[in-house]
Order: sequence, then C-alpha cells, then structure tokens
Amino acid sequence: MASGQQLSPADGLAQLSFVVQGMLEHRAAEHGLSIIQARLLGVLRDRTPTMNDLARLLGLDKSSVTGLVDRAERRGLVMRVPSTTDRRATLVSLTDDGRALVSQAAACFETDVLTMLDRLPARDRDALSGLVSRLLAAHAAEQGIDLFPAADVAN
Amino acid sequence: MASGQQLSPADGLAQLSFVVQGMLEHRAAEHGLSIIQARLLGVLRDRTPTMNDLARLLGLDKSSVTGLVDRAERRGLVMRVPSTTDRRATLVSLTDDGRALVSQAAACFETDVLTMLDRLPARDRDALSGLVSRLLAAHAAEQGIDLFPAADVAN
DNA sequence: GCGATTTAGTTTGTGACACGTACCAAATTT
DNA sequence: AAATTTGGTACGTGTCACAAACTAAATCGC
Repeated sequence: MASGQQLSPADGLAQLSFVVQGMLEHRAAEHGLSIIQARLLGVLRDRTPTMNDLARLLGLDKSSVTGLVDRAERRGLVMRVPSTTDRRATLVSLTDDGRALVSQAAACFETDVLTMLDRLPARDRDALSGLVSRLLAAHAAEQGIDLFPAADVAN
Repeated sequence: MASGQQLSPADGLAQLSFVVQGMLEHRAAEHGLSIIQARLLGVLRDRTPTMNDLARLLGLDKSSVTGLVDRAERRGLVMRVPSTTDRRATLVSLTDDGRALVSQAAACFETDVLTMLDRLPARDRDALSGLVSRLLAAHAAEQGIDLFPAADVAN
C-alpha cells in the first residue's frame, strides 16, 4: 500500500488514544492491574485526594470510586486515611506496595511509548512531545484542572 | 500557576489518551453508546469483518465479541450475515441505523477535537495532526494492520 | 445556638463488559 | 476417514459503572 494517507485530526487522535490505551492496558495487566486501577494508582502518585476528589479526577460517580478503592485497598495498594480537618472525609493514599507497583508499570509503559516514538525521526519525536504537552496544558487550564499538583508548593 | 512545564512523552500521551477517550465516551453516551460499542460501529464503517476479525481488530477475546455484537444487534445497529465462502463464519455489518448513528456521534466527537485543537496556533495544530498521522502509519505498518482497509481497491 | 440543608461516603441493585472454559459445527490436515 | 484446527456460542465469574436510598458530619440561616 502506498504510504502517505492523512487521517482527519479526530480520527488520528481517536486511533492514537486506542493505541496508547492498549499499551496501558497491556502493561497494567502484566502487573495484575486493570486500566482503571492503574489510573487510580497513577493519579495517587502525586496526590492524596478525598474520595470525592478522586471521583472528579477520574470522571466517575462517587459510588464507583467506593468499589474501586475497596478493591485496591483489599490488595494493599492503597490506604484510606480519615481526614483530620473534616470527619466526614477520607483521604486515599498509596501504600509502599502500591507506589512500587505503579512505578514498575509506569516504567514498562514508558518503554512502549518510547519504542513507538522511535519509529519517528528524532526531530519529529521532540516536536510531537512538545505539542502534546502544550495541548494538554491549554486544555487543562481551560478546565481548571491542575496538571502538576505537586508543584503547588512552588507558590 | 506558571504555564510552561513539560510532561514526559509517556505521561503526555497517556494523559492525552484519557482526555480523548473522555470525549469519545461523552459523545458516545449522548447517542446511547458505550465507548466499546462506539468503537465497534467505528470499525465497521469501512469493514465487514468476521467475528474473529473483530476480536483481533478490537483486541478482545472472541467470546467477548459475541456479547458485544449481541447487544448491538439487539438494538438494530448491526447485522450478522452468514459467510458464503465459509459456513462456520459470520460477517458483521452495520445496518443503516447503525451507520447513521455512528456518523452523528463521529461528527460530534470531531467538533470536540477541533475545539480542543483550537487552543493551539494553527501552525501547531497542523503539525500535530501530521505527526499523529505519521506515527500511526508507522505503528500500523509495524503491526501489520491496515489503517485504510477501504483503500485496498486502489491496488 | 438550633433546625434545615448541603456535603462526604457507603450500600444495594442492575446492567455492560471481559475473560476462561467448555462446547458444537464446519473446515482442513494427514 | 480420523484427527486436528478454526469460527462461533453458552455459561459462570469478576470488574466496572451508575442511580437511588441512606448515614453521619459540616454548614447555613435565623
């Protein structure tokens, strides 16, 4: 097949999202995680949110988060810690096991991404990463979501 | 918050994939579809694969595809057609309703993507789309998957 | 303060989704 | 012709997601 067809931006981003999700799913499964469990752990790497915060961060109903955290807690990946400032709220935090697991899985996933990107010339690779970062920054700003919660200490 | 932090390529693509999947999910839901149902219909837009082909295309077990197609068929979005060349095989094909629905949903999703991309300068937007296309082409070639099945007639 | 309301989280019930196993029928191999 | 492979389904199990109903703590309004 001749090489050079162009996908529409929408089709391209949709297909790319499925490819990336597939890599995530594959690597998560290797570590005994579903994609949503992996995402939960990933979000907790630099946050200790309440259940409610988690629901917003993951785009889930709060009743869904209960079960999600239940299963992760049962496996010792995550801890519920009662909030000291609001006795209704419970904070969710990675355990050491959880942190170790998510680090491993993230490293595997990173090699997948880098392998895929290696098929592009170095110049294009860098351009793509930069554009993705900028796109996410603009998008996050518009939605009022902080991409870098751990960086808040810098204020 | 100061604007300019860089995500690693892996983090960037992962987060982008979640953003895009979120848009897909939202628009699919507006049309009464789950994300996987929408993906099924999307795949069928330019193919009439067997159940087995579908399993490979979607990265699912064939027993999962049975239920997926069952539900879509029950809603009149999809048809099972016995293969004429292999009496074991059944081909899956969009119905007119299914084609109409997926077209609508795709159009909505496209506006989401374009809205997001609008936050980037026009030059960057085009660069990003082009890079994504090239990345997918390289990746698909490596995996032996044809991004453009409908274009086969051109050979 | 104190009752009314909002907010945080869980419980319960339902359905979609995904998998593995077991199974049948048609095709292919030998 | 028997054995094996291949295409598809049926069944049982677990995860995931939601909505609605519920408890307890915080907050609002007076």
